[in-house]
Amino acid sequence: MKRILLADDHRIIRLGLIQILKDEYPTAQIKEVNDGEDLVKEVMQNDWDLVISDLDMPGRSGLEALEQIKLIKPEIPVLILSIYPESLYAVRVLKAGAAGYMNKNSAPEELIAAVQRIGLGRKYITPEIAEKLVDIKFNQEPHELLSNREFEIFKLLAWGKTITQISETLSLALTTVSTHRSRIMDKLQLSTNSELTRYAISHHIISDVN
Amino acid sequence: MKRILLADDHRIIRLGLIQILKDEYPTAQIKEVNDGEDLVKEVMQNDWDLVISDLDMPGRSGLEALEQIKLIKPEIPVLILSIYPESLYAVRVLKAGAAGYMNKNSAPEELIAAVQRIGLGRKYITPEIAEKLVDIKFNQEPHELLSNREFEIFKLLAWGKTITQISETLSLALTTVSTHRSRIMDKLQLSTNSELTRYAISHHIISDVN
DNA sequence: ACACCTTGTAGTTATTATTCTACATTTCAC
DNA sequence: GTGAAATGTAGAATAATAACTACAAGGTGT
Repeated sequence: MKRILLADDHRIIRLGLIQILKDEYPTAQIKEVNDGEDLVKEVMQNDWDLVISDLDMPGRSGLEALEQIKLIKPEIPVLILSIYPESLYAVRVLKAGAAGYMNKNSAPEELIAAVQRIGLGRKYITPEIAEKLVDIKFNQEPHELLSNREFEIFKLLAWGKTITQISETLSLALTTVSTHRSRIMDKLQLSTNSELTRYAISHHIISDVN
Repeated sequence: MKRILLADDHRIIRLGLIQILKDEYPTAQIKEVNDGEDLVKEVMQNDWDLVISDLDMPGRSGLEALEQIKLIKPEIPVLILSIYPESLYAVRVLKAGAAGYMNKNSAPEELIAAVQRIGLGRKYITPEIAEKLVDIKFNQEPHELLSNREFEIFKLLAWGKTITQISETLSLALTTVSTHRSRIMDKLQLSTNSELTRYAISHHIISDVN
């Protein structure tokens, strides 16, 4: 494991990651980027053995970047880090081609274990995720029926973004965003944005504070 | 600045913080705890010159821990770190006695600057927060400024009712309801119904479940 | 008592969002 | 492997909402 590419918009977290990785792999070449845009660019331009990326980044999100990477260089293993619990994202992320999903409060040893395993071309699945994968078919929550795009828009709506703002953020026609919203409302059996926000808060998808 | 106490449930972030602090203060004594419970315990048992704490921690949150610390040893300066933007939280945190509020994607230099200043017994306020502080009245919650009519409409909006539904329920022109809504948004410094809903839930004005 | 601010109410106009429709692409079930 | 359903996208027409403006009534401070 020689060349590792780190993507996270929080410098403090990047420093922590570098610390952990350098400890284990003193000779590794590590490069940091701070958003999804630069991540994809870097992957296109240079060769990397492993990508470790955050999920929430300004501009292109980690999930989008992951999808891009899988298109360009599907052989590069990508480990996704996030502050969110495994239950919320892991399945989605693994489905999109990530080699692993890890919560940011994992122990450094666990990170190293994941890097190790992923470096061998395998997937790293925590017990929590494994469990989730098992009962996913059974009692799934309505919001798990949302597609990635829908879920993305769902969160922005829950957060209080307007259709117009979302269409700008995602560079879509506002009617497109509106259509997605309709389908979200249908699937979750809701009708107003406020109801959607309550749903998101009560399901711990967003927090009730800023 | 000799004895620094760090509280964050993400080990990776703690490592990053230690890296930054050790760089600037090689001789500092730094201790880490990983939740609010331990933070309060540690503050009670030993003497610290500065506390740096995350907001989101399992069990007792950073905000609760902060309030506890201010009761026990009000002279210890506390710097709050969070992944959330400096908007609504900063004010609450400062009101609770924090010496500063910082976003986790701040540059390390900014963190050091904050530590420096706070170590001198001063407060560290970013320009964004300063602006926020100007237009907020500290002595009462914003929603207490609402008139009865406004509060009535506020609750209906938070609950997810549309302007049209409200105007029918209250037998008012919908422009009237819309005007009330504008004034509510003004007073609470909000802009969308979803934000209003989050406000209402976080202030326990409505519940997040049906 | 007298300006001044807040509140409750709406009309007109401007902005924003929804609906309905459509179509290409992807995914899924069998 | 193929047909059906879901998904991502958006234009045109329509509906809902917000902004701006206005004004009367009720407080409030001095």
